[in-house]
Formats: sequence, structure tokens, C-alpha cells
Amino acid sequence: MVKQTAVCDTTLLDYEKNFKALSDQKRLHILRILATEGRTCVCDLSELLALPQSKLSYHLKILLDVNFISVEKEGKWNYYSANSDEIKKILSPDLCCLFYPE
Amino acid sequence: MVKQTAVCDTTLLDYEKNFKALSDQKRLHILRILATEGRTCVCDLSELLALPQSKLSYHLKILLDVNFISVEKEGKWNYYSANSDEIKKILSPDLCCLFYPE
DNA sequence: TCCTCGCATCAAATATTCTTGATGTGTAGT
DNA sequence: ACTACACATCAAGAATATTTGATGCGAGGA
Repeated sequence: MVKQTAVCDTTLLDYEKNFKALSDQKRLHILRILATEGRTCVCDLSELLALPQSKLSYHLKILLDVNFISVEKEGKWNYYSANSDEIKKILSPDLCCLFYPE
Repeated sequence: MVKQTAVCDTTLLDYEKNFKALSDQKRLHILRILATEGRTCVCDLSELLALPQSKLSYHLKILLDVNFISVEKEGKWNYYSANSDEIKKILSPDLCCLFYPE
């Protein structure tokens, strides 16, 4: 047969980026902590995850870029939290225990 | 505070692997074709996706390893199909139009 | 103003993933 | 047995992603 499916590669590219952001244990762990603990500053995350600050920043940026998390800057501190609505758009409800709040 | 969340790293590792399998445009395209067209042999996939056979095999193996697809061998041909149940365990219903059959 | 802290960012080194072309294996036809 | 086909697998190189330590920058506090 060989019939071309209608393909919106832009969309697939977007999904690729989203899944890439999720395809790392550390980032999944970050998401879970943010989802369960709520707003958390980088220094606390760094301790909770036992990650050096610069590595953590690197991974936070990746999650930020796909809008799975967001930051609020207050004085010297940056507080991160999970955007559970965005996460729910992608992930099944079965994964709630891992990544969704409450 | 700094309180360690109960973490099952094995589980996170599994999810990492699942999402890694999804984090590639070509593999997402493969999944979509299998989901919409149903059982398809490698040679047809190769044409549909305009991928050389060896590259296609590489990506099929990755999807196979996480059980998002399965093979049936018949004579000279290998027919692949999407395991939509497995996919549904991971992905939100919103993504149905892209990846789920019927 | 000077110093410190919390964090982002950068560049270099390393690790992981993907591509490519060649080779191997099993099946079917002659 | 020989050949052709459908596909998997391998090894080497190319491309990407991650780690590491250093540096930079803004917000307070002294």
C-alpha cells in the first residue's frame, strides 16, 4: 500500500521535547518532589536530591523550557513548583501517585 | 526542612526508560502509524517513514524493549503493532488522537 | 561600599544515543 | 544446493546530552 499518514512534524517535535524532558531519573525525581512538597527553593531541592547546584540548575532549566515547572523569585531565593495542569495534559491519570499533587 | 521523600528509584528508572523511548520524533511517528494503520510489516514502515531498514530496526527495538509495540513473525515478514494498553498506562487520554487506535 | 549568599550560565570533558554501511540469519522459491 | 529477500545485528563514527568546576550576577546585610 504505502499511503502517507497526515503528519504534523512540528507537533511530533513538541512531544519529543516534552518526553525528552521526562526521560531522566533526576528530572522525574525533581518533578515528584515539587508535586508532593509544593513550592521549593533550589537550595532545598539540592539537599533533597543530593545534587550539586549547577547540575540541578541544568535540569530545572530543561523542565522549565517545556513548562512542566515554574519559578518565582523572592529576594535571594528562587522557588520552583510543578505545573500539574501541563503535566496532566501529557501523562496518564495512572501516574498521579508519582507526579500529581494532593 | 530537608526531609527525604520515599523514593523507589527502580520505578523512576523504569519511567525514564519509557519516556526515553518516546523522546524521538521517528519513534513517535512509528507509534502513530502502528496505532492508526494497525499491523504493519517492516518494509511498509520503511517506505512510509522513508527510513533505511537498519535505522528502522534500531528504533523498533527500542519501542519493543519497553513493550509499546510487539512483533509477529510470518514467513519472511515481521509484522509490528502498537500495544495500546501499555501506551495508555503512561500517556494521557488527551493524546489519543495521536497514539491510540480507533 | 564591600562581602556573602543563592542561583544561573559557560566551556571543557565525558557519556550516551543515533546513524551508516556491512555482515549475518532465517525463509522461500528454483 | 543456490539465490533472493526481509530483517536483525554489529562496529565505527557523528551528533547530543550530561557532568564538572569556574565564573558572573543580583539581592541583602554590615
